[in-house]
Amino acid sequence: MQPLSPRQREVLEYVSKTIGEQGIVPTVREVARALGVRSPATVQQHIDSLAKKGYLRRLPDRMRALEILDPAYAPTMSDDAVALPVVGKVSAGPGGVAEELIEEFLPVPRHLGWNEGCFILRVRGSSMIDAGIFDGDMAIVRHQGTAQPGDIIVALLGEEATVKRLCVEDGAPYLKAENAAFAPIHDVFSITGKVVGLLRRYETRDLAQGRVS
Amino acid sequence: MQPLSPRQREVLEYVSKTIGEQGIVPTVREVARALGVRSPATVQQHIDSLAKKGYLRRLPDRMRALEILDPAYAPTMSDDAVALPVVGKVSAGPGGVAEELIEEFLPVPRHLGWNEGCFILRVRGSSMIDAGIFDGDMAIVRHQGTAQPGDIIVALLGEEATVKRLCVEDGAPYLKAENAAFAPIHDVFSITGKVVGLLRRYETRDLAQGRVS
DNA sequence: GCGAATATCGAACAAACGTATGATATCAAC
DNA sequence: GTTGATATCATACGTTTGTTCGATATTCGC
Repeated sequence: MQPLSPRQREVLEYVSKTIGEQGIVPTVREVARALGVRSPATVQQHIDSLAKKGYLRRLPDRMRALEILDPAYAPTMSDDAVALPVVGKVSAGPGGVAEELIEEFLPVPRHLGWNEGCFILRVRGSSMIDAGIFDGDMAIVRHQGTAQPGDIIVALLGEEATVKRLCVEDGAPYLKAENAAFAPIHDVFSITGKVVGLLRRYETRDLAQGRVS
Repeated sequence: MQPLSPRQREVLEYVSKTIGEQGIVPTVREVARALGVRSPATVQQHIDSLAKKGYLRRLPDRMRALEILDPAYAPTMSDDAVALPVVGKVSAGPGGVAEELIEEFLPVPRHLGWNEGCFILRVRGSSMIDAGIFDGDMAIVRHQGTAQPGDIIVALLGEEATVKRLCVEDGAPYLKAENAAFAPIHDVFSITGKVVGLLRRYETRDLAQGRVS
């Protein structure tokens, strides 16, 4: 995806925000007013650029007819939902989660405390089964560098990210698995985020046989 | 909420569908064309009725400016999300879940198999902790009257709904809790639905003290 | 220094659109 | 049998809105 100029991003974000808050696509004049611009042609040109770069689509001969194509900017209906990126791996980069690793976006209820600062991590392994987190579950993680003892966190051990419970012994933090078969980890780690939610999907076999009513 | 005439419901559903699919509010003429009506005034009058009954709101002097107020008809952004009702209790009514018991609507990803035929049930008790379902979790339930042995289901025992695993012994179905402290239930029951997903929220205390980096 | 991309302006046109008017027909309730 | 809600029509007005045109200024790489 081609990069956006700051002004183009402002336009795209305003369009997305308006759709999310009001459910209505803004007109070029509304965008112009919001950005402190006096000519509709200015916004028109920005929208042209955004369309050429593939961020949105224009449905011709119709008013308020813009469709945002980039899922990263796709608005959520009302204030109820946020689209959170599902990452397969968490990178050690300083700015947080690398965008290239994003597999898809999933909408989740925002007012459960799950907002733009969160991402979804697919949990691998059974080290947390006693905490009710199974292999394949999707953890909703708030991105933060610190946490409190007792929190379930995403910790970065070298290159690898794991979900564990944060504990403290004699002032020294360590990671505890919620599974008797796993030993506590006293290695050096850094905190990527805190687990604030969980999404689980039960397999949907659709066999008609052996049904019980 | 005042009842809708069939035609009024058609208008409301078309508006909702268009917003969900295209992200754009339809014009009165578009609605008219879709319903096979030749005058914009006809649709205009239906929208007036819908607004008077409180199902939607009109933002004056703006085009394509309708806002759907009734959450039952509120569209979901794109095909990604469905708003599922959260029910506190499951009633024994024949038609399914009674609407008066709906507490709120939560958006969930549709392409995980969670669609309009599902609802969300707040799980009470710890009878399923070994299956990773804790007290306070929200089970996503597909409404269906039958299930397969091994499925986790919502069963109706008299007036009360419980989440248990469906088992069969010598051709006779019974309910099994996933917790050693609970005994199997051999009473008569009916199946309300199958648990196809889980939503959990971890408490979000925001104490600055005792933080570990 | 010179295109190319970015960013802006004011003015103007045609199409799309919300809204109003006035009229007709059906159906249920009182 | 009249009243009210529902459902429809055709036409028309005024405004909102997308879009185009011509023009200017800035920044950046070459």
